[in-house]
Amino acid sequence: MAGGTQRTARVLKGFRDYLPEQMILRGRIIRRFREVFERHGFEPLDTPTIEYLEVLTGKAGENEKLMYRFTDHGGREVGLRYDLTVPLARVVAMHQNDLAFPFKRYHIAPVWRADNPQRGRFREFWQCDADIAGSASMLADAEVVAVMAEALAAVGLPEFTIRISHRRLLECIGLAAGVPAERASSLYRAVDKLDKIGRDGVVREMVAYEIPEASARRVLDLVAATGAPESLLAALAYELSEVQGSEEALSELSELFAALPAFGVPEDRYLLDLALARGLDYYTGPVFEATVTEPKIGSVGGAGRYDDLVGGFLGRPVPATGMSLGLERIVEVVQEHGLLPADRTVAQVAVAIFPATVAAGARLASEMRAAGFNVDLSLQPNRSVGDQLKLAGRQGIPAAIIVGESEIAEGRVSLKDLRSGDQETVPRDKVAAALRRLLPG
RNA sequence: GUGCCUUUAGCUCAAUCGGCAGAGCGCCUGUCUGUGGAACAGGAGGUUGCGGGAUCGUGCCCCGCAAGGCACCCCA
Repeated sequence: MAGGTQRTARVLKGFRDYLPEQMILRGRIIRRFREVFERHGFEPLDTPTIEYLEVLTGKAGENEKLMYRFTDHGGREVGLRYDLTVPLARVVAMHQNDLAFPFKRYHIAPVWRADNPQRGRFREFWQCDADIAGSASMLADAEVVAVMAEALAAVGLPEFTIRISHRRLLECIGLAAGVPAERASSLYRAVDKLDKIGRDGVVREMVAYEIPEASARRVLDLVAATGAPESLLAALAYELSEVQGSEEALSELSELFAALPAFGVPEDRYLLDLALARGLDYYTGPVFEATVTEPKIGSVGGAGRYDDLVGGFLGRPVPATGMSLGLERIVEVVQEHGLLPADRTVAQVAVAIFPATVAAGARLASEMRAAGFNVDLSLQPNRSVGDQLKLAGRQGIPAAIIVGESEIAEGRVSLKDLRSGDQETVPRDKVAAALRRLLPG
């Protein structure tokens, strides 16, 4: 240190550095998600990380307390985006004349929440969203579910379930059971914990929110039923026949479930689960959540229809639906099960050189790069070849080329497989072909 | 924002009742000026998370802070 007080190197709670091995894995996952999104015709989008606070607030409900907010240098009240859905609504409202509707976009980017960290939960984390704005059709919701299932399958998740519910249907169930409409959000929150705290726990929680116990039990009877979606919905149609709006919610779900098979979503990947409510206040219709059981990190993705969000900016309603995958949680699952290769380096071949072969080695490295390989040319010709190979092996580089004087003299180089230790000498003009044989993929 | 647990070498951990901070692995050097991983020999590496207090004396006791984890809240 050149004078002065030494600073402490540290990062904020819930924020992390991503070292190369981590970045390589994250990049692989993101690439696969992007491929699925684009295969479905979703267009890329990015937005500022900071927005006017007014843009961000008002629709996240209680979650606003987790929002990073501050006053910028110009005295503006601003916040770090809390999700990618609200910025999308803002974009749709601002750029409606530049977009063709239904507008399908994907957005892979970091968001910030001042939550308490634990496994798979950070203050800065990445969401991978795919949304459709400008379509009220259940076909849009079906495609969102299909994209979600395909994306999770694309990174090899062995077991996941997409639970499907409906916000307004849940509200109707509440009304039928005698839960006042203004208690709806308490109802959502309590019911959502069914699998966690059990029936009695949910009843206790609802009673605590001034919902009559009899109503609470009635809600649970209707919500906890399991079985084929068609028969469950039919049963509910009977129970809710008096409740205004239930017919529409029920028919939306029927349409959705009817469409899913045609969209190629495997039957064992989704189920109707009316106990699913989801916390975000802006959902207005079908809601989805993807969960895994190992490791125990709960949901890896959430989704739903939010028909009023764009209207909050535009004054006229624009229906929209979409889904969001949590990159960090999916990374946890991928690592836990070893679903994708965990390479420590992007380099495919190391070039070891001697003081007398620096130029020849550099030239060969250039040629190999032009041939499409990721090449790590040694910068230490004075170190022994042993050291150079050792370093390459430790970095996890699978192959090495040794450019020595004797080989060069006869127009050859040595090619070594650093994993097996096998080595051969190959003519200079055959190196690329030999490398291609050696390297995986 | 709340409660509980944890924090000792790069990593995993040990250290009796409060009494000289250690091991394994890893790392570096050498055996070895052109072939890594092995073996052998040697070596470096510590403000015991940070700050304060009590004590003749603390890694160990007390207080505060920070970070990580678990649970709550909420959520990806």
